[in-house]
Amino acid sequence: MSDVITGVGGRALSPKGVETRQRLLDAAERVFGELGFYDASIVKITEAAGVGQGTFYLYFSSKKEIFDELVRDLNSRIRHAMKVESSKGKDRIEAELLGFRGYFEFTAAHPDLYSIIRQSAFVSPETFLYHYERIWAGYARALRDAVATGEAGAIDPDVTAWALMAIGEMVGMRWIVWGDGDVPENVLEELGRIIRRVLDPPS
Amino acid sequence: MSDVITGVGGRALSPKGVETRQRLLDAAERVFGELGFYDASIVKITEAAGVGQGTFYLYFSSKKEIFDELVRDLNSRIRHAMKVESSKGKDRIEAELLGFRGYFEFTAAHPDLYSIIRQSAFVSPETFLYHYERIWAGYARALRDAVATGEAGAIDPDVTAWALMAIGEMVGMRWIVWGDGDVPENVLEELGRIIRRVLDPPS
DNA sequence: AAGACACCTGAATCGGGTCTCATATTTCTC
DNA sequence: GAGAAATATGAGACCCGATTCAGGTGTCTT
Repeated sequence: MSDVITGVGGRALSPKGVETRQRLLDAAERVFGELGFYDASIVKITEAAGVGQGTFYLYFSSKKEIFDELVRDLNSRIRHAMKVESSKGKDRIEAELLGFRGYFEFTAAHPDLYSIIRQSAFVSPETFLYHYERIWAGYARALRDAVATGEAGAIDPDVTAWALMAIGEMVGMRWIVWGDGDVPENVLEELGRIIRRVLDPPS
Repeated sequence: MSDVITGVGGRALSPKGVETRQRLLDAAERVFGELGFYDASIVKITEAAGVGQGTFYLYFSSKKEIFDELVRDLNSRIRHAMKVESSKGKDRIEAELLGFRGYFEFTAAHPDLYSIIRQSAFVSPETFLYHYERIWAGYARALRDAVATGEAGAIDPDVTAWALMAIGEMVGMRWIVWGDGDVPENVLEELGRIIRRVLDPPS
Protein backbone atom coordinates (compact mmCIF):
# COMPACT_ATOMS: atom_id res chain seq x y z
CA MET A 1 0.00 0.00 0.00
CA SER A 2 1.98 2.98 -1.15
CA ASP A 3 0.01 6.14 -0.63
CA VAL A 4 3.05 8.21 -1.49
CA ILE A 5 2.29 10.47 -4.40
CA THR A 6 4.92 10.48 -7.06
CA GLY A 7 5.58 12.11 -10.37
CA VAL A 8 6.84 10.47 -13.54
CA GLY A 9 9.70 8.10 -12.86
CA GLY A 10 8.66 7.60 -9.24
CA ARG A 11 10.10 10.96 -8.25
CA ALA A 12 8.97 11.93 -4.75
CA LEU A 13 7.03 15.18 -4.68
CA SER A 14 7.28 18.13 -2.36
CA PRO A 15 4.04 19.73 -1.10
CA LYS A 16 4.18 22.12 -4.01
CA GLY A 17 4.50 19.27 -6.49
CA VAL A 18 1.58 17.48 -4.89
CA GLU A 19 -0.54 20.57 -5.29
CA THR A 20 0.35 21.05 -8.94
CA ARG A 21 -0.41 17.42 -9.64
CA GLN A 22 -3.83 17.84 -8.04
CA ARG A 23 -4.48 21.00 -10.04
CA LEU A 24 -3.82 18.99 -13.19
CA LEU A 25 -6.21 16.25 -12.10
CA ASP A 26 -8.97 18.74 -11.32
CA ALA A 27 -8.45 20.44 -14.66
CA ALA A 28 -8.47 17.08 -16.44
CA GLU A 29 -11.82 16.22 -14.85
CA ARG A 30 -13.36 19.40 -16.22
CA VAL A 31 -11.79 19.14 -19.65
CA PHE A 32 -12.46 15.42 -20.19
CA GLY A 33 -15.99 15.89 -18.89
CA GLU A 34 -16.72 18.65 -21.33
CA LEU A 35 -14.79 17.53 -24.39
CA GLY A 36 -14.31 13.78 -24.03
CA PHE A 37 -11.02 11.97 -24.19
CA TYR A 38 -10.18 12.50 -27.82
CA ASP A 39 -11.08 16.15 -28.14
CA ALA A 40 -9.40 16.97 -24.89
CA SER A 41 -5.76 17.86 -25.37
CA ILE A 42 -2.80 18.24 -23.08
CA VAL A 43 -2.66 21.90 -23.99
CA LYS A 44 -6.27 22.42 -22.90
CA ILE A 45 -5.67 20.60 -19.65
CA THR A 46 -2.56 22.59 -18.80
CA GLU A 47 -4.31 25.82 -19.72
CA ALA A 48 -7.24 24.93 -17.47
CA ALA A 49 -4.80 24.12 -14.70
CA GLY A 50 -2.87 27.33 -15.26
CA VAL A 51 0.50 25.68 -15.82
CA GLY A 52 2.85 25.40 -18.77
CA GLN A 53 2.59 22.54 -21.24
CA GLY A 54 5.87 21.00 -20.21
CA THR A 55 4.74 20.80 -16.61
CA PHE A 56 2.27 18.11 -17.47
CA TYR A 57 5.01 15.61 -18.21
CA LEU A 58 6.57 16.15 -14.83
CA TYR A 59 3.52 14.42 -13.31
CA PHE A 60 1.92 12.18 -15.92
CA SER A 61 3.57 10.34 -18.75
CA SER A 62 0.61 10.49 -21.10
CA LYS A 63 -2.97 11.57 -21.60
CA LYS A 64 -4.13 8.01 -20.98
CA GLU A 65 -2.38 7.87 -17.62
CA ILE A 66 -4.16 10.90 -16.19
CA PHE A 67 -7.43 9.59 -17.62
CA ASP A 68 -7.05 6.23 -15.88
CA GLU A 69 -6.29 7.93 -12.61
CA LEU A 70 -9.48 9.93 -12.99
CA VAL A 71 -11.65 6.89 -13.68
CA ARG A 72 -10.33 5.09 -10.62
CA ASP A 73 -11.10 8.14 -8.53
CA LEU A 74 -14.63 8.40 -9.90
CA ASN A 75 -15.22 4.73 -9.35
CA SER A 76 -14.43 5.03 -5.70
CA ARG A 77 -16.67 8.07 -5.35
CA ILE A 78 -19.58 6.25 -6.97
CA ARG A 79 -19.17 3.22 -4.76
CA HIS A 80 -19.00 5.45 -1.74
CA ALA A 81 -22.21 7.25 -2.71
CA MET A 82 -23.99 3.93 -3.17
CA LYS A 83 -22.72 2.49 0.08
CA VAL A 84 -23.71 5.52 2.13
CA GLU A 85 -27.28 5.38 0.83
CA SER A 86 -27.80 1.65 0.85
CA SER A 87 -26.58 1.28 4.43
CA LYS A 88 -29.65 3.23 5.51
CA GLY A 89 -31.93 0.41 4.38
CA LYS A 90 -33.66 -1.77 6.95
CA ASP A 91 -33.59 -4.87 4.77
CA ARG A 92 -31.86 -6.01 1.60
CA ILE A 93 -34.65 -4.95 -0.75
CA GLU A 94 -34.76 -1.47 0.69
CA ALA A 95 -30.98 -1.30 0.72
CA GLU A 96 -30.81 -2.14 -2.99
CA LEU A 97 -33.33 0.51 -3.88
CA LEU A 98 -31.49 3.10 -1.80
CA GLY A 99 -28.23 2.06 -3.44
CA PHE A 100 -29.83 2.81 -6.80
CA ARG A 101 -30.96 6.17 -5.51
CA GLY A 102 -27.41 6.95 -4.42
CA TYR A 103 -26.20 6.01 -7.85
CA PHE A 104 -28.82 8.17 -9.56
CA GLU A 105 -28.01 11.13 -7.36
CA PHE A 106 -24.35 10.83 -8.18
CA THR A 107 -25.13 10.55 -11.87
CA ALA A 108 -27.41 13.57 -11.76
CA ALA A 109 -24.79 15.62 -9.95
CA HIS A 110 -21.97 14.56 -12.28
CA PRO A 111 -23.39 13.71 -15.70
CA ASP A 112 -20.04 14.42 -17.32
CA LEU A 113 -18.24 12.00 -15.10
CA TYR A 114 -20.70 9.31 -15.99
CA SER A 115 -19.79 9.82 -19.61
CA ILE A 116 -16.07 9.71 -18.79
CA ILE A 117 -16.48 6.23 -17.43
CA ARG A 118 -18.31 5.10 -20.51
CA GLN A 119 -15.49 6.41 -22.63
CA SER A 120 -12.98 4.34 -20.74
CA ALA A 121 -14.43 1.34 -22.57
CA PHE A 122 -12.36 2.30 -25.58
CA VAL A 123 -9.67 4.47 -24.13
CA SER A 124 -8.63 1.99 -21.52
CA PRO A 125 -10.47 -1.33 -21.45
CA GLU A 126 -8.64 -2.55 -18.34
CA THR A 127 -9.85 0.45 -16.41
CA PHE A 128 -13.38 -0.01 -17.70
CA LEU A 129 -13.35 -3.63 -16.59
CA TYR A 130 -11.96 -2.57 -13.23
CA HIS A 131 -14.83 -0.11 -12.82
CA TYR A 132 -17.56 -2.67 -13.42
CA GLU A 133 -15.92 -5.41 -11.43
CA ARG A 134 -15.49 -3.22 -8.39
CA ILE A 135 -19.13 -2.23 -8.41
CA TRP A 136 -20.25 -5.75 -9.20
CA ALA A 137 -18.23 -7.17 -6.32
CA GLY A 138 -20.08 -5.00 -3.83
CA TYR A 139 -23.44 -6.10 -5.22
CA ALA A 140 -22.52 -9.76 -5.28
CA ARG A 141 -21.32 -9.76 -1.68
CA ALA A 142 -24.53 -8.09 -0.52
CA LEU A 143 -26.62 -10.61 -2.42
CA ARG A 144 -24.70 -13.57 -1.04
CA ASP A 145 -25.35 -12.24 2.45
CA ALA A 146 -29.03 -11.81 1.62
CA VAL A 147 -29.24 -15.42 0.49
CA ALA A 148 -27.48 -16.55 3.66
CA THR A 149 -29.80 -14.61 5.95
CA GLY A 150 -32.86 -15.74 4.03
CA GLU A 151 -33.71 -12.26 2.78
CA ALA A 152 -33.43 -13.53 -0.77
CA GLY A 153 -34.63 -16.77 -2.29
CA ALA A 154 -32.87 -19.31 -4.48
CA ILE A 155 -31.02 -16.84 -6.66
CA ASP A 156 -27.60 -16.96 -8.27
CA PRO A 157 -25.99 -13.95 -6.57
CA ASP A 158 -23.27 -13.49 -9.20
CA VAL A 159 -25.52 -13.40 -12.23
CA THR A 160 -28.18 -11.43 -10.39
CA ALA A 161 -25.59 -8.84 -9.38
CA TRP A 162 -24.66 -8.24 -13.03
CA ALA A 163 -28.34 -7.95 -13.91
CA LEU A 164 -29.15 -5.43 -11.20
CA MET A 165 -26.10 -3.35 -12.00
CA ALA A 166 -27.11 -3.32 -15.65
CA ILE A 167 -30.57 -2.09 -14.79
CA GLY A 168 -29.24 0.74 -12.63
CA GLU A 169 -26.91 1.88 -15.36
CA MET A 170 -29.54 1.81 -18.06
CA VAL A 171 -32.12 3.63 -15.98
CA GLY A 172 -29.54 6.30 -15.13
CA MET A 173 -28.79 6.75 -18.79
CA ARG A 174 -32.41 6.76 -19.92
CA TRP A 175 -33.87 9.14 -17.34
CA ILE A 176 -30.95 11.19 -16.11
CA VAL A 177 -28.62 11.57 -19.05
CA TRP A 178 -31.25 11.47 -21.80
CA GLY A 179 -34.12 12.68 -19.68
CA ASP A 180 -34.54 15.70 -17.49
CA GLY A 181 -31.97 14.73 -14.89
CA ASP A 182 -34.32 12.97 -12.55
CA VAL A 183 -35.77 9.47 -12.31
CA PRO A 184 -39.57 9.83 -11.97
CA GLU A 185 -41.31 8.35 -8.99
CA ASN A 186 -43.29 5.81 -11.01
CA VAL A 187 -40.07 4.45 -12.51
CA LEU A 188 -38.56 4.09 -9.04
CA GLU A 189 -41.65 2.21 -7.97
CA GLU A 190 -41.45 -0.18 -10.88
CA LEU A 191 -37.75 -0.59 -10.12
CA GLY A 192 -38.76 -1.58 -6.61
CA ARG A 193 -41.15 -4.16 -8.00
CA ILE A 194 -38.46 -5.58 -10.28
CA ILE A 195 -35.91 -5.83 -7.48
CA ARG A 196 -38.39 -7.54 -5.21
CA ARG A 197 -39.31 -10.03 -7.89
CA VAL A 198 -35.71 -10.72 -8.86
CA LEU A 199 -34.55 -11.17 -5.29
CA ASP A 200 -37.45 -13.47 -4.61
CA PRO A 201 -37.70 -13.03 -0.84
CA PRO A 202 -39.73 -15.70 0.93
CA SER A 203 -43.12 -14.25 1.78
CA MET B 1 -38.91 5.48 -48.45
CA SER B 2 -36.08 6.25 -50.80
CA ASP B 3 -34.05 3.16 -51.44
CA VAL B 4 -32.10 4.91 -54.13
CA ILE B 5 -28.45 4.93 -53.25
CA THR B 6 -26.73 8.24 -53.71
CA GLY B 7 -23.32 9.75 -53.29
CA VAL B 8 -22.44 13.10 -51.76
CA GLY B 9 -24.77 15.81 -52.98
CA GLY B 10 -27.52 13.35 -53.84
CA ARG B 11 -25.73 12.31 -57.01
CA ALA B 12 -27.31 9.19 -58.49
CA LEU B 13 -24.90 6.29 -58.77
CA SER B 14 -24.27 3.84 -61.57
CA PRO B 15 -23.82 0.15 -60.70
CA LYS B 16 -20.09 0.73 -60.49
CA GLY B 17 -20.56 3.60 -58.08
CA VAL B 18 -22.88 1.52 -55.92
CA GLU B 19 -20.26 -1.18 -55.73
CA THR B 20 -17.49 1.19 -54.73
CA ARG B 21 -19.69 2.69 -52.06
CA GLN B 22 -20.35 -0.76 -50.65
CA ARG B 23 -16.65 -1.59 -50.74
CA LEU B 24 -16.03 1.49 -48.61
CA LEU B 25 -18.73 0.47 -46.13
CA ASP B 26 -17.32 -3.04 -45.81
CA ALA B 27 -13.84 -1.68 -45.32
CA ALA B 28 -15.11 0.79 -42.74
CA GLU B 29 -16.72 -2.02 -40.78
CA ARG B 30 -13.43 -3.87 -40.56
CA VAL B 31 -11.32 -0.81 -39.80
CA PHE B 32 -13.67 0.73 -37.22
CA GLY B 33 -14.11 -2.67 -35.62
CA GLU B 34 -10.42 -3.21 -35.24
CA LEU B 35 -9.20 0.29 -34.50
CA GLY B 36 -12.19 2.18 -33.14
CA PHE B 37 -13.51 5.46 -34.48
CA TYR B 38 -10.67 7.72 -33.48
CA ASP B 39 -7.77 5.55 -34.51
CA ALA B 40 -9.42 4.64 -37.75
CA SER B 41 -8.55 7.08 -40.50
CA ILE B 42 -9.91 7.79 -43.92
CA VAL B 43 -6.60 6.69 -45.38
CA LYS B 44 -6.86 3.31 -43.66
CA ILE B 45 -10.42 2.87 -44.83
CA THR B 46 -9.62 3.73 -48.42
CA GLU B 47 -6.56 1.47 -48.34
CA ALA B 48 -8.65 -1.40 -46.99
CA ALA B 49 -11.20 -0.74 -49.71
CA GLY B 50 -8.50 -0.52 -52.35
CA VAL B 51 -9.44 2.93 -53.62
CA GLY B 52 -7.77 6.31 -53.61
CA GLN B 53 -8.20 8.75 -50.75
CA GLY B 54 -10.18 11.21 -52.78
CA THR B 55 -12.69 8.56 -53.75
CA PHE B 56 -14.01 8.49 -50.21
CA TYR B 57 -15.47 11.96 -50.54
CA LEU B 58 -17.38 11.02 -53.64
CA TYR B 59 -19.58 8.83 -51.42
CA PHE B 60 -19.42 10.12 -47.87
CA SER B 61 -18.93 13.66 -46.69
CA SER B 62 -17.11 12.79 -43.49
CA LYS B 63 -15.84 10.04 -41.25
CA LYS B 64 -18.83 10.51 -38.96
CA GLU B 65 -21.27 10.02 -41.82
CA ILE B 66 -19.96 6.62 -42.80
CA PHE B 67 -19.84 5.66 -39.13
CA ASP B 68 -23.49 6.57 -38.61
CA GLU B 69 -24.48 4.58 -41.66
CA LEU B 70 -22.69 1.59 -40.23
CA VAL B 71 -24.39 1.83 -36.84
CA ARG B 72 -27.82 2.02 -38.43
CA ASP B 73 -27.00 -1.02 -40.50
CA LEU B 74 -25.80 -2.97 -37.47
CA ASN B 75 -28.85 -1.98 -35.52
CA SER B 76 -31.15 -3.42 -38.11
CA ARG B 77 -29.11 -6.62 -38.29
CA ILE B 78 -29.24 -7.03 -34.52
CA ARG B 79 -32.98 -6.49 -34.40
CA HIS B 80 -33.45 -8.93 -37.22
CA ALA B 81 -31.39 -11.60 -35.43
CA MET B 82 -33.42 -11.11 -32.28
CA LYS B 83 -36.74 -11.21 -34.07
CA VAL B 84 -35.92 -14.37 -36.01
CA GLU B 85 -35.04 -16.21 -32.82
CA SER B 86 -37.74 -14.88 -30.56
CA SER B 87 -40.50 -15.67 -33.06
CA LYS B 88 -39.75 -19.34 -32.48
CA GLY B 89 -40.97 -19.09 -28.90
CA LYS B 90 -44.25 -20.67 -27.91
CA ASP B 91 -45.01 -18.09 -25.25
CA ARG B 92 -43.71 -14.68 -24.24
CA ILE B 93 -41.24 -16.00 -21.65
CA GLU B 94 -39.70 -18.40 -24.10
CA ALA B 95 -39.70 -15.75 -26.81
CA GLU B 96 -37.78 -13.35 -24.58
CA LEU B 97 -35.17 -15.93 -23.74
CA LEU B 98 -34.76 -16.86 -27.40
CA GLY B 99 -34.47 -13.19 -28.27
CA PHE B 100 -31.57 -12.96 -25.83
CA ARG B 101 -29.99 -15.98 -27.44
CA GLY B 102 -30.26 -14.31 -30.83
CA TYR B 103 -28.61 -11.24 -29.43
CA PHE B 104 -25.81 -13.25 -27.85
CA GLU B 105 -25.19 -15.15 -31.04
CA PHE B 106 -24.94 -11.93 -32.99
CA THR B 107 -22.60 -10.47 -30.40
CA ALA B 108 -20.41 -13.56 -30.42
CA ALA B 109 -20.22 -13.50 -34.20
CA HIS B 110 -19.46 -9.77 -34.34
CA PRO B 111 -17.71 -8.70 -31.16
CA ASP B 112 -16.15 -5.74 -32.92
CA LEU B 113 -19.46 -4.48 -34.09
CA TYR B 114 -20.75 -4.54 -30.55
CA SER B 115 -17.94 -2.22 -29.61
CA ILE B 116 -18.68 0.05 -32.54
CA ILE B 117 -22.15 0.66 -31.20
CA ARG B 118 -20.82 1.49 -27.78
CA GLN B 119 -18.50 4.01 -29.33
CA SER B 120 -21.36 5.77 -31.00
CA ALA B 121 -22.26 7.10 -27.56
CA PHE B 122 -19.56 9.74 -27.96
CA VAL B 123 -19.07 9.85 -31.68
CA SER B 124 -22.70 10.36 -32.48
CA PRO B 125 -25.10 10.53 -29.55
CA GLU B 126 -28.18 10.78 -31.79
CA THR B 127 -27.27 7.51 -33.45
CA PHE B 128 -26.60 5.89 -30.10
CA LEU B 129 -30.01 6.98 -28.85
CA TYR B 130 -31.58 5.74 -32.07
CA HIS B 131 -29.98 2.35 -31.55
CA TYR B 132 -31.35 1.86 -28.04
CA GLU B 133 -34.75 3.27 -28.80
CA ARG B 134 -35.27 1.01 -31.78
CA ILE B 135 -34.42 -2.07 -29.76
CA TRP B 136 -36.41 -0.84 -26.78
CA ALA B 137 -39.49 -0.21 -28.93
CA GLY B 138 -39.56 -3.83 -30.04
CA TYR B 139 -39.32 -5.04 -26.46
CA ALA B 140 -41.95 -2.66 -25.18
CA ARG B 141 -44.45 -3.63 -27.84
CA ALA B 142 -43.97 -7.32 -27.11
CA LEU B 143 -44.41 -6.72 -23.40
CA ARG B 144 -47.56 -4.67 -23.90
CA ASP B 145 -49.00 -7.53 -25.93
CA ALA B 146 -48.02 -9.97 -23.21
CA VAL B 147 -49.85 -7.90 -20.61
CA ALA B 148 -52.90 -7.72 -22.87
CA THR B 149 -53.00 -11.47 -23.45
CA GLY B 150 -52.41 -12.20 -19.80
CA GLU B 151 -49.00 -13.75 -20.36
CA ALA B 152 -47.47 -11.15 -18.08
CA GLY B 153 -48.76 -9.76 -14.80
CA ALA B 154 -49.14 -6.18 -13.59
CA ILE B 155 -45.90 -4.85 -15.00
CA ASP B 156 -44.97 -1.49 -16.49
CA PRO B 157 -44.00 -2.58 -20.00
CA ASP B 158 -41.92 0.51 -20.76
CA VAL B 159 -39.71 0.40 -17.70
CA THR B 160 -39.48 -3.37 -17.82
CA ALA B 161 -38.36 -3.19 -21.44
CA TRP B 162 -35.43 -0.92 -20.52
CA ALA B 163 -34.52 -3.26 -17.69
CA LEU B 164 -34.53 -6.40 -19.81
CA MET B 165 -32.56 -4.74 -22.57
CA ALA B 166 -29.98 -3.61 -20.03
CA ILE B 167 -29.59 -7.13 -18.71
CA GLY B 168 -29.06 -8.55 -22.18
CA GLU B 169 -26.43 -6.00 -22.99
CA MET B 170 -24.54 -6.48 -19.75
CA VAL B 171 -24.58 -10.25 -19.97
CA GLY B 172 -23.30 -10.02 -23.53
CA MET B 173 -20.46 -7.82 -22.41
CA ARG B 174 -19.60 -9.87 -19.34
CA TRP B 175 -19.60 -13.35 -20.88
CA ILE B 176 -19.04 -12.79 -24.56
CA VAL B 177 -16.81 -9.76 -24.87
CA TRP B 178 -14.92 -10.21 -21.60
CA GLY B 179 -15.42 -13.93 -21.32
CA ASP B 180 -14.73 -16.74 -23.71
CA GLY B 181 -17.29 -15.78 -26.33
CA ASP B 182 -20.10 -17.88 -25.00
CA VAL B 183 -22.77 -17.45 -22.35
CA PRO B 184 -22.63 -20.54 -20.10
CA GLU B 185 -25.71 -22.66 -19.66
CA ASN B 186 -26.12 -21.89 -15.98
CA VAL B 187 -26.16 -18.17 -16.72
CA LEU B 188 -28.84 -18.69 -19.35
CA GLU B 189 -30.86 -20.61 -16.81
CA GLU B 190 -30.59 -17.87 -14.23
CA LEU B 191 -31.53 -15.42 -16.95
CA GLY B 192 -34.64 -17.49 -17.55
CA ARG B 193 -35.48 -17.33 -13.87
CA ILE B 194 -35.02 -13.55 -13.82
CA ILE B 195 -37.19 -13.03 -16.89
CA ARG B 196 -39.94 -15.21 -15.46
CA ARG B 197 -39.87 -13.38 -12.16
CA VAL B 198 -39.80 -9.94 -13.80
CA LEU B 199 -42.62 -10.73 -16.21
CA ASP B 200 -44.67 -12.13 -13.37
CA PRO B 201 -46.94 -14.44 -15.35
CA PRO B 202 -50.06 -15.56 -13.51
CA SER B 203 -49.60 -19.10 -12.34
C1' DA C 1 -14.39 7.46 -82.76
C1' DA C 2 -15.86 11.51 -80.50
C1' DG C 3 -18.06 13.51 -76.92
C1' DA C 4 -20.19 13.33 -72.45
C1' DC C 5 -20.29 11.85 -68.11
C1' DA C 6 -19.22 9.20 -64.20
C1' DC C 7 -15.54 7.75 -61.76
C1' DC C 8 -10.95 7.86 -59.79
C1' DT C 9 -6.51 9.66 -58.07
C1' DG C 10 -2.82 11.05 -54.56
C1' DA C 11 0.08 15.01 -53.76
C1' DA C 12 -0.58 19.14 -51.43
C1' DT C 13 -2.88 22.18 -48.03
C1' DC C 14 -4.04 23.08 -43.60
C1' DG C 15 -4.83 22.30 -38.96
C1' DG C 16 -3.76 20.40 -34.81
C1' DG C 17 -1.82 16.99 -31.74
C1' DT C 18 2.09 14.94 -28.47
C1' DC C 19 6.19 15.24 -26.41
C1' DT C 20 11.21 17.10 -25.82
C1' DC C 21 14.54 20.15 -24.41
C1' DA C 22 17.39 24.03 -23.23
C1' DT C 23 16.64 27.30 -20.10
C1' DA C 24 14.63 29.91 -16.12
C1' DT C 25 12.79 30.20 -11.60
C1' DT C 26 11.71 28.83 -6.97
C1' DT C 27 12.55 26.35 -2.83
C1' DC C 28 15.38 23.75 0.26
C1' DT C 29 19.57 22.88 2.89
C1' DC C 30 23.56 24.05 5.22
C1' DG D 1 23.44 33.51 0.75
C1' DA D 2 25.50 29.91 -2.02
C1' DG D 3 24.87 25.75 -4.08
C1' DA D 4 21.80 21.95 -4.97
C1' DA D 5 17.48 20.17 -6.08
C1' DA D 6 12.94 20.54 -7.48
C1' DT D 7 9.78 22.81 -10.22
C1' DA D 8 8.29 25.37 -14.25
C1' DT D 9 8.34 27.02 -18.97
C1' DG D 10 6.82 27.32 -24.05
C1' DA D 11 8.84 27.25 -28.55
C1' DG D 12 9.59 23.99 -31.81
C1' DA D 13 10.57 19.28 -33.71
C1' DC D 14 7.97 15.86 -35.25
C1' DC D 15 3.96 13.35 -36.63
C1' DC D 16 -0.45 12.39 -38.42
C1' DG D 17 -5.11 13.30 -39.90
C1' DA D 18 -9.13 15.34 -42.79
C1' DT D 19 -10.21 17.34 -46.80
C1' DT D 20 -9.46 19.65 -51.47
C1' DC D 21 -8.22 19.96 -56.12
C1' DA D 22 -6.45 19.84 -60.76
C1' DG D 23 -6.14 16.64 -63.73
C1' DG D 24 -6.39 11.43 -65.43
C1' DT D 25 -9.02 7.18 -66.72
C1' DG D 26 -12.87 4.32 -67.88
C1' DT D 27 -17.43 3.52 -70.07
C1' DC D 28 -21.54 4.43 -72.53
C1' DT D 29 -24.02 6.62 -76.35
C1' DT D 30 -24.71 7.87 -80.87
